[in-house]
Amino acid sequence: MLQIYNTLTRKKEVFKPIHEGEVRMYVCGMTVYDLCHIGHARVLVSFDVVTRYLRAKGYKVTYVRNITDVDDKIIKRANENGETFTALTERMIAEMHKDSGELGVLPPDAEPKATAYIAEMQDMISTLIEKGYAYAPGNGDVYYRVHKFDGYGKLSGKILEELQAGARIGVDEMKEDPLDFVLWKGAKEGEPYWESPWGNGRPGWHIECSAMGKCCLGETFDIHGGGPDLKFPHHENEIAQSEAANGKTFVNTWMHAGAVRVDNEKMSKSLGNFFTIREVLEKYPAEVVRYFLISSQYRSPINYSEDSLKEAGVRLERLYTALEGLNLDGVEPERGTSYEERFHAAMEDDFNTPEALGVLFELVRHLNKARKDGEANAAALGALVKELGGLLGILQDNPDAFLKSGGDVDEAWILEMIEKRKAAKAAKDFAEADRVREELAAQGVQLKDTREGTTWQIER
RNA sequence: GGCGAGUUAGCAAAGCGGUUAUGCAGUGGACUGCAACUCCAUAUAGACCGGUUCGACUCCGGUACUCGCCUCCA
Repeated sequence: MLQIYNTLTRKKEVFKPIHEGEVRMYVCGMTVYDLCHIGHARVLVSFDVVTRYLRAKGYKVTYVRNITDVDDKIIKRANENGETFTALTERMIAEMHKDSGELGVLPPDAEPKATAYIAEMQDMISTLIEKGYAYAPGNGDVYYRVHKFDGYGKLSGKILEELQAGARIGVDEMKEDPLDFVLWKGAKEGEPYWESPWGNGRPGWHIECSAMGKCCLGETFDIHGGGPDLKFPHHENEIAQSEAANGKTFVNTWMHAGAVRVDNEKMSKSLGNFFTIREVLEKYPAEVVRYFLISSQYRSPINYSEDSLKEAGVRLERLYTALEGLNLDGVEPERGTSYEERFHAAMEDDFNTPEALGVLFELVRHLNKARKDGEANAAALGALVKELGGLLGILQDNPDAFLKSGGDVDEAWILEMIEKRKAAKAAKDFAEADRVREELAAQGVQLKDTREGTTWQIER
């Protein structure tokens, strides 16, 4: 029985999709004006695990992850670069796809861009105006009348009166109330624009998700996810827009990933303390980065550090080492073990990946012991390790390839050295054998003697 | 100030009202020519103060501290 923590109700709930056997999920994606950082990676990987697991449970999942391809930051950056905003966004979308692919994130079923849904957004804005939830004061902007919507604050736990205190109205704005937010933004000189009943302009940020969610998944859908900082105001505003316009519950289950921190502070663009996925991938294998991201529960904050990445590498290495040399082709996974059962129990408890990994390590110890009793049972256990790892998006690489990766050493030379050591050992010249091993170790190559001979890997 | 989350062994990170989380690191041992891998054993926990209970890391209350949101941010 799958349970998911719902931000809206602040508790774990038994998950029950609207249509039996189907899950419709929308996750807020990227604003494409720069490279993705590790915080983005966490959202990508967390919801990738959710998708993989739901599919493994037999649900037909429709996963939509939008792209914000027009907004103030994009326009600003494009101007700084002296390029059109579309040139910038196209480039960044390609970079994002590259990064997410490296991290083993499966592509979503749909990836709608804001600029492709301008008409739908305008329709929704018109509806909101008709119903009295929005107004166009005549300066080219359209605003949402926050006080008109009863449920405002229900997701983030905000109280209107308290929000009021800090709210301000910008100089060019004509809001009735400081809390009102923009649905349509009149274009200034030189800015990209679309024609509209309220003048040339572009959509506000929040309306795109309301419009695209409706178009891609319907007026009410099962899961809406995103990063921790989107809870307010973004998701709160989405609820206000969609529920006012459609007159229906927007989303049943709201899921938010935890923040990625650096030195115990949130990693964010505004603090400037972020690491891009790109730069982290230069130092660590992508699967290690992914392992790091799933090594704590998706809602917990996670601290980015060299140490934690290093440890993720060592841990993943242990898992791969267990699979090393096993021929899993066509091998049916061992069924009926408590490991499999406990792994699923962990995942069904709000996608508890650290606990699931704990079970995987116990299974691996069992497998390592089973190897001594012959290949057959070990392979079946290995197939189970690989199957369960697949639900997390790890352990699908060739173990040998993983263990040998990350070094910059000529394999022919290594094999030559191994032969040299073998000869020295045969001649009982252990000093020479050790010298050869140390020479390899100096290059990061670690030798492992097995019954079948000597293998090697790159030391982490 | 308002709202929310958290504080677990050297480090990371889970579950659980009574019985080993798990991984890394440490210690002892097996294996090995010696190592590595692997296996076995083992020490080190539950911020603080109260309460409930036969029994609390786990439930309740309070205190301290940390973090997040309240402004663009995944």
